[in-house]
Amino acid sequence: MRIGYPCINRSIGCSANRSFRLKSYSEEKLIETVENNLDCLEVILRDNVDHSLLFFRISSDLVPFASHPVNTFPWHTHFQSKLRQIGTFIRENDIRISMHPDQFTLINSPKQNVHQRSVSELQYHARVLEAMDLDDQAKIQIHVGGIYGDKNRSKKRFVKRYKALDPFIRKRLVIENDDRCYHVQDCLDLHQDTGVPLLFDTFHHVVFNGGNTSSMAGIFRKVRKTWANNDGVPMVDYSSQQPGEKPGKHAQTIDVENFLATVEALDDCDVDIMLEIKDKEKSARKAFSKLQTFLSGQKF
DNA sequence: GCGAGTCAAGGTAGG
DNA sequence: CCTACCTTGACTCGC
Repeated sequence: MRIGYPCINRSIGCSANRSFRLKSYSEEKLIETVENNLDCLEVILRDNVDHSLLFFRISSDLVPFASHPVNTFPWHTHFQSKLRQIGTFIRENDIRISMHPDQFTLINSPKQNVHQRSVSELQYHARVLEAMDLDDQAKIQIHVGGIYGDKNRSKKRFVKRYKALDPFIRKRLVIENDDRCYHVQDCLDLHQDTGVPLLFDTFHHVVFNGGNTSSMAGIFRKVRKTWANNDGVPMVDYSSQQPGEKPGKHAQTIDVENFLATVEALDDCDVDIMLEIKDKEKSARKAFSKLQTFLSGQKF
């Protein structure tokens, strides 16, 4: 089981998701920013390895405006050797990688231009992982999309759009249950029709489950089967409720008891867990250490 | 140097 | 048809 956190490390003062305003776009600025982001990505990954954190989500800002028409720079060839070097480090240390395009990536949108831009965005993400020479276990996670007034039609449109994707994208794509539109059962339905693996978000599931009252263990037994051998062990996103805030608000720092209870509920299945907790690597390090104690205690 | 406003992109809910 | 809200960090500008 690997433990990880998304995109940002708050303690080493190096950021792999620097960007800039579209208005101030220039090729020089792009090159300088990507150089910084790649250097920092490597620094962060080394720091993670030093702390036994072997799961990491690479920021979508790695290459700013990568799928925007303003950016015609051939970044994946220009930075080829650096990208490959980072990929080698990732493979040598057995690090699991994910990426998560943001809310604007909606392959089931009825609007042709939204759909088209989403595919370009997915292509960018797939290219990054490909340039690092990572295998199919490096995943790109998205939500199913909008409902557009008719959930069944929108699910059907997802299936159709998924099947039309380039295999180069499809082999890495996984869908994540969200906290307001598409719950785990919806995602399992879509898996039936497409074979797409389901990335289980435990916190989204607590917030929005469509009235599904089965235990987390029962649900996860179904979820894990959506991951084929070449997909690697299932990825799971974990968070907990920030006390005193609106339901669905991610915690500022880890709730260790809740974390261990969730791990237990996943029913001993080997998974890679990403902590979507605000203080990032701080909680991830704590999770790793508590988990070591917890697991060694369980064996006796 | 600091605080406030703003940022490529979409969607849902409520009126 | 319209507006408010979702949600996040950091860029950018005005003071």
